[in-house]
Amino acid sequence: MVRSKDEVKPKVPRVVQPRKPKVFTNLQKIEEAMKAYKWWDSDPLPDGRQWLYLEHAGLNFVDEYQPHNIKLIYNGKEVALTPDQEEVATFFAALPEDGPQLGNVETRQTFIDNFFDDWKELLGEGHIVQDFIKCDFSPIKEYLERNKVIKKAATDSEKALAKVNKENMLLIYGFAIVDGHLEKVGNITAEPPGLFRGRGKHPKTGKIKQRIYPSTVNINIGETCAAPRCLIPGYAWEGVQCDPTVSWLCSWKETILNSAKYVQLAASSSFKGKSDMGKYNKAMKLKGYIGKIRKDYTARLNSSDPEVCQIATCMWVIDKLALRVGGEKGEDEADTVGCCSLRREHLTFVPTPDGHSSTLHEIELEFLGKDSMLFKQNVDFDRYGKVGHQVYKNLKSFCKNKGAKQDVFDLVTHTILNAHLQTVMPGLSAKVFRTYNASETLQEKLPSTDELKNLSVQDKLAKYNDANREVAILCNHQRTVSNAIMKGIETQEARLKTLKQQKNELKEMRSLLLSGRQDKIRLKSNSFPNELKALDLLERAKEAKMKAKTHDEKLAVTNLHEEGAQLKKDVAVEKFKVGHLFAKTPNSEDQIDKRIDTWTEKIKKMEVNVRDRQDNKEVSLGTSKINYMDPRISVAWCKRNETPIEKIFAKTLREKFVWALSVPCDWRFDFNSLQQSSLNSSPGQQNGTTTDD
DNA sequence: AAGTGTACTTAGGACCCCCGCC
DNA sequence: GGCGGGGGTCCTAAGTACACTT
Repeated sequence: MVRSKDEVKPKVPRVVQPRKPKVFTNLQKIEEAMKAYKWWDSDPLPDGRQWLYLEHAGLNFVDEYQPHNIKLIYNGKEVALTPDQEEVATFFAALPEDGPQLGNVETRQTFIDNFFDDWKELLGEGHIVQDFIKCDFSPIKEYLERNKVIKKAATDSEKALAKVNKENMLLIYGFAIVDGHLEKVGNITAEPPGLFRGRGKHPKTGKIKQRIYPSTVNINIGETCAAPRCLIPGYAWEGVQCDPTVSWLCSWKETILNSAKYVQLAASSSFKGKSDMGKYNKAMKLKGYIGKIRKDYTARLNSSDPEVCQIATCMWVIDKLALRVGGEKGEDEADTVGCCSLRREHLTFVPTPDGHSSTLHEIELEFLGKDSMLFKQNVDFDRYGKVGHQVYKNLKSFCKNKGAKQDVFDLVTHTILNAHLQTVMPGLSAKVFRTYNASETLQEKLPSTDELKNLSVQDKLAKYNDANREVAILCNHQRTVSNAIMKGIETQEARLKTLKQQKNELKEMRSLLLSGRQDKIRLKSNSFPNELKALDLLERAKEAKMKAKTHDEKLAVTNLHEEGAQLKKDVAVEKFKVGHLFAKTPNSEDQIDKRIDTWTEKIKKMEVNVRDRQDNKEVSLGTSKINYMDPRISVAWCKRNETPIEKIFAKTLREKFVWALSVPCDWRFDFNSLQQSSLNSSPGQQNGTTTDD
């Protein structure tokens, strides 16, 4: 079939193959079918009822522990452990030395003490193991490490099998029937045993979290439904009940704080959707009241009744600084605070440079909030005018003659505050202020259609993220900078430095050329001896992966691949270092200038990149997007500005916010929209929360 | 205390960019 | 010049701890 060069290839019309119909998995079929249900267009349930009919499959339990029989070394000698003891030892061995539990000097000892106390109890009296210091977990660590490496080398078919198993599990447990509709279940597996990873200085961090058995599980199900079968041999449910006023499917006892955990429907379900919609409508309602509320609490800031004055000041703090209410906490919880539980020690009155504090109205607020996240902010009360000065004065007087550990708002608890808020607006509680302020901030900070006129989608998204970031900062949503991110930024900075040096060298090259000493110009050598070696290693790893069946073979595959990948990285670094050099001596100034321009561009781009990453590394945008900003603001903004909503809400968020996706492009977060929506629909549809007055 | 909403960390997947190959 | 693979980075989704409200 050799065709001569000059033979013209005839234009044959392309054969259009009939497209094969897309084959859905059972899981996909169910998910497609579920889209038909638009709960926000359906009739509301009787008051206080979450459901009339509820049927589900209970929950999935993690498999029993499979012992590996790797010995612990104690005081230099091997120690045999029972499966139960070995399991807990393995939990500990799995913790990274530099992780948030063991890598933090503030919490390391508590974690170890709690773990060791619980473990010793399991080991029993008179056991050889008595001293944590003499325990050597390294054989178990090595075993776990080895397993990880083997898992990395899993073949495609092994991965596919795991996926199928997971999907089958979802088909069994993943869906409930609620009032004639399929609904997705949020968490289908009982939490596996492990070591409790309490955040911050949690007094119970490191304690053993026991395995859950059906005997501590309660089932909530419709009156006419059969209870799900308990599939663990020898066990029965603790109880089966029918309580249609609650939304949970199963509950079990958690062994650390002895509280309850629940199986609930997923975020995309009608239960969660209804309450989410109700939450945002309530925040819109607050927007209608906020003028009056602010006027009222401002007037009360001067009250001679100390309780009234404290409540008013609390309201200002919650409204303007977006603090949480701050409930009381128990002895066996981490010491974290919110507004009502702020102590004298969390406030520092910043003195003026000359030592007179009367002219400066600044307070440094520093405390650990929810999840032990640091809140540290200098509040400049001058910014808030006369009201600010009054709040400053109040705070100063509340702190007067108080010890470090005493409450600033000693006359206000979260219960008192919320009771007061109820009287101000029906259904109002402290957390509504955060929702309202977050949503309002987003709406205010999103640029108008005029401002976005000539921008690309990418630039519009950047503007959206800027507004999102302001909300996240307002709510103090943080993330800890992981070692990986830290390292990433450092390498970027190093690369930036290299680029700058290279630009300097290019300039030197030009002067060498101009002064006729071009023979002095350093040239690029194209020999990277390791390059071929790296490619060879990777090629061999690829071949071996196909054949690898035993653990040892898989181990070897991963090692080979990693060796090759590392070598390849090293070569890339070497290449980057000489990226600016010429292969042949340049003979014109122009040639060098061109390259200098390229490098200037590269440097500029990377500087922006590094700065962005530095600025964002500690801010978490997700929490406000998921929980605080009314999704309808984002949807309407996207529609007005021809930005695909997919770029802002990923799949699960679009599912969670289905009820919001159909708002018109001129929708606004304000009191009027609320009245509109209750005019267009029957009362009670907003989950009762906005129509209960 | 019970029940539900909010918050973080982390594993893994999607996406993007670069490079080599055709 | 287009395409595909690989690697790095960013983002998503899952998991579960923590807080608020009633």
